[in-house]
Amino acid sequence: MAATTFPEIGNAARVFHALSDETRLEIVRLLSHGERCVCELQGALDAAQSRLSFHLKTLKDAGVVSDRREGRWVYYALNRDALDEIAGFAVAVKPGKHAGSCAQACCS
Amino acid sequence: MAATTFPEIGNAARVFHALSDETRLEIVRLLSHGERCVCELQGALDAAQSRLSFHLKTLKDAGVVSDRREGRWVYYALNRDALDEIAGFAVAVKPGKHAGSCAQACCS
DNA sequence: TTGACACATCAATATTCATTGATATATTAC
DNA sequence: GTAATATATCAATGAATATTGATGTGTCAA
Repeated sequence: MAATTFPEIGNAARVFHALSDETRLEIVRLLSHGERCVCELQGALDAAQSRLSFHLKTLKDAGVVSDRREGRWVYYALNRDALDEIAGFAVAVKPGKHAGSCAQACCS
Repeated sequence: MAATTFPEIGNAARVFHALSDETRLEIVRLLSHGERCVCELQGALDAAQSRLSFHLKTLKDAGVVSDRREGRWVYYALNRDALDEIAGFAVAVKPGKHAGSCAQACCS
């Protein structure tokens, strides 16, 4: 069964996984106000530096954020595409979207 | 650490976690066409019954699906509220939403 | 060039999660 | 009643993940 109409499931799973942790959601929330460097996030979240770095890497690998070095600092920002993918998923899956057109008998 | 303005972060994390697995996303995709009983999903996904049951429980605990018994069968269906929460999150977090109003100096 | 700062990475540990196979429960048919 | 079907739950195992503390790397300033 091909998943043609769907945003690639593997990628969606990766994005959702990145958002499945409270620390990372807090990071996303902070970044929704604009880009931030790691030390700012560190102050706001009261989290150990290596811990934060780990979560930022997770978010970055999933494409949820991007980073940009400026001198000594690295600034992280939300990636609009990933957020669009999430919203698109929610819409594609909304019940009623296909309603009527594809009822299926149960297996016995 | 107060997360006042956001859709409760803990709940969002739970929903995202439920969607962070490919098997569960396939289930969601199938349910987007309408409610299905477990055995139907089993056939479509070629997954062991206990495995499917585990994933369905995960989805249900997160509020992504609801179930309904009918005789011998249990039918699962998508829960619109959870999908709305996801879409709402994507919107609330969209960069530019707060732009300008809340720049912050870096930590040093 | 030395030292301080911002950040990433690594190694070790603990925790959480997914999968499997076995068993339990409920419903229906005979 | 017994047997068969649909589903849930449990126990054991292995894999993936998060956290911590230590160390490495690049950048800047004195």
